[in-house]
Amino acid sequence: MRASKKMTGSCNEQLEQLRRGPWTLDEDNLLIHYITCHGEGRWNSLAKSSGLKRTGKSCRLRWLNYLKPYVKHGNLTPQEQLLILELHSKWGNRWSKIAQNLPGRTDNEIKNYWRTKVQKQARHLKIDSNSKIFVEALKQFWVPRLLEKVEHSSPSSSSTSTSTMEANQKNFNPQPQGKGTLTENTSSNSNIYSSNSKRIMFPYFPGSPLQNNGYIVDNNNFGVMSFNHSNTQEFRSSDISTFEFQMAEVDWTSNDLVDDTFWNMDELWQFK
DNA sequence: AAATCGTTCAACCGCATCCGG
DNA sequence: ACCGGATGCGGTTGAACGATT
Repeated sequence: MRASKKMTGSCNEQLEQLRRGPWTLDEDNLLIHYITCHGEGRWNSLAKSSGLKRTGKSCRLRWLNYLKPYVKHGNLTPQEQLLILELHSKWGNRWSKIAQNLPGRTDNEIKNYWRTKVQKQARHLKIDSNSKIFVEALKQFWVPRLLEKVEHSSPSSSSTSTSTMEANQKNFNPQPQGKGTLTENTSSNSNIYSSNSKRIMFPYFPGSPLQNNGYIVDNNNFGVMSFNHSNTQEFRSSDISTFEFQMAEVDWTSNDLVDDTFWNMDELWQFK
């Protein structure tokens, strides 16, 4: 393994006893039992005292990313994905900071999501995931689609904008379809949280209609609580309005629509 | 059925920062 | 102020697994 190659002499002997790689059930149980009795922290001494043949770092990582109570496993919800996009726009690759705003999710999981899902799209398009054009693509397609998923999964969605979704399903329109789902943001506070609800902002997209809009989601599980139709605005294409985006073979029944569908943006190239 | 390829994600590494002595 | 150990963070790796050939 990588570490042992670098080790020599007695240090090597000592560390060769250390286990690496995937954790076994017994190791997990041992770690859980030890932390239950003694608490977490002081990872190096914990690693020695517990009898685990692991480094303190390894114990810490296993606990924080997997074993700790309330750590969520499984796919990120559309609400969580939206939050990641928004927070990444503000903070960049500050995975830990982003994770602090997604209860139960770890920095590692969010980082993996970004690399495997978001950057995958960028790679497919052969553009830099940090480039303006990719950010615009996110704005034009990903966010509206996530919003639709949020809306679709909402208990209150049936009476809000079903017609919009049906229109999309029958005849995809390259212009984003988030019509009627946003409430005007009147807050200038950069904190996305309010006392009784979360209003998620989209500073991600300068000049976009999303910039000064937010939507309200449930505090506990990110479920959409309400939409305000009295002050809705249609999405408008902004500075890339001349682009004729087209989705490639969209399967509207797929649960993984947003995750796995690539965008066909060949026509972007003539503007690059 | 076997080989190859692509994707995912748990785990590791190096470096930065924090903190107590 | 300095030092050394502990902890946190972000980038990277590689085993496992599913999809494709």
